[in-house]
Amino acid sequence: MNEINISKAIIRRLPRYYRYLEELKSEGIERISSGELSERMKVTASQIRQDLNHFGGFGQQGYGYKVNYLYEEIGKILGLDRVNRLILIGAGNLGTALANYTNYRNRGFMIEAIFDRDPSKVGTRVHDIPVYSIDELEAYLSENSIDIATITIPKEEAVKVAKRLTDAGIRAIWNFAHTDLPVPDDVAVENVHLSESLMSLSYKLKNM
Amino acid sequence: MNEINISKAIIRRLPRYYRYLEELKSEGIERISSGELSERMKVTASQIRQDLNHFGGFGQQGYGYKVNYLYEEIGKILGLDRVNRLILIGAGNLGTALANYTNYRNRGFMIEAIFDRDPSKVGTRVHDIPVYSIDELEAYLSENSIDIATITIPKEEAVKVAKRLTDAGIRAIWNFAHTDLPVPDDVAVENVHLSESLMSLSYKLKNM
DNA sequence: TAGATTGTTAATCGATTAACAATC
DNA sequence: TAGATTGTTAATCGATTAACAATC
Repeated sequence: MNEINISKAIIRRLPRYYRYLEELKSEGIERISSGELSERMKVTASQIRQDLNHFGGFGQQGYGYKVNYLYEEIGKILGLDRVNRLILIGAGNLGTALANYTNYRNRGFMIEAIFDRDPSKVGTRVHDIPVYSIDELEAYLSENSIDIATITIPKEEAVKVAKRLTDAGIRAIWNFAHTDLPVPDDVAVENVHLSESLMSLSYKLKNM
Repeated sequence: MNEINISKAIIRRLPRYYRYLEELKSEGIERISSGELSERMKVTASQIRQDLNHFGGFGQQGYGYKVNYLYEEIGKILGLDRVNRLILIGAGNLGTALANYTNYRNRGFMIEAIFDRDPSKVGTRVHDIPVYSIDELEAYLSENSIDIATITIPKEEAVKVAKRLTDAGIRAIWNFAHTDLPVPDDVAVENVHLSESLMSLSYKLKNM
């Protein structure tokens, strides 16, 4: 039950457990042991039990885990039991693609607004989400309660906007810009560096 | 110089070194010590030296590393010294966004073709890249030398297409579908699970 | 109850950091 | 040469796996 000192490795695995549990649910499976889950996920049963017990005893000896209960509990740990309100900075191709990830809505994520500096985009809607001028950012944030800002603009702009966002009270940034964002310690940043991901793949391919 | 037994952690860091070296280059800095790089990157100097020495001695005692040389060498390690030819499976929003990542071209990546099953898209061009029918996939692959396939279609389709790709000889998959792809051991897969990334961010935000 | 499987401690493994001799 | 910094070995730290007592 003690959530301090949870390693990054465990946090990375939680959403994957969540995904597999969702799959089990959709298959109508109501109960699973760490051993069975281990086979499906290709990780050790030991790791599954160890990981889960950082957050509490969700299973039952001799029985295993109730799929739906465990799914719900991991959802709570991940903060999916409440709506996370998002904004997007950048209405380019990537921003547009993310705006369309409507399935996020099912999982507790809701995209509220998009900001762009291109006057021809301002005032339009992208996948039914309104596009505002980047100049209105601070005003919007002071009037709306936003949890997460997504950045999909070039790196130079990204660093500046990140500063504006954190100054305006944003405490979580989903960063797609090709740079590391210098933010205060109390701000959570999750980087999605696509070109680095592709380079890793290139390395793996070359060394297979 | 010995490239066997390189841990995944190191492979993940290599593109980040590459990115910082590119930045140093663009700033006109010609030489850097592990200590200076360590400060910029917020990792230990020890880790930098340890990581690099898995691939060879790129530095010089008492001097440090030549930025351009190290940049080129890491590029070679990552396989960026040759052109990696890509195809995209799925001409949706995300596929379109990735097609536009033209800067990949600068780094040894070249998107050659897009495949979709929507007849209204087939025959068109997305960011100047031709869109073919998914039915033509095998024929295309037998006639063109492709290194990497990018998957941006729903998970059920993704698993089937991955099978077709690997059967057709593809040895590297950049996977954006919300599932793990069962592929032969000699196939490299790099997953970009966006919803899992977002869930991790939600967790971090909640536990800040 | 007997069997199964968890929760948890202990052992192992691997990755990171520290230290320093080698050397430019 | 003297100073600086690498390359590399050794020490530490943390994460994974194994083992098993607790218990449903």
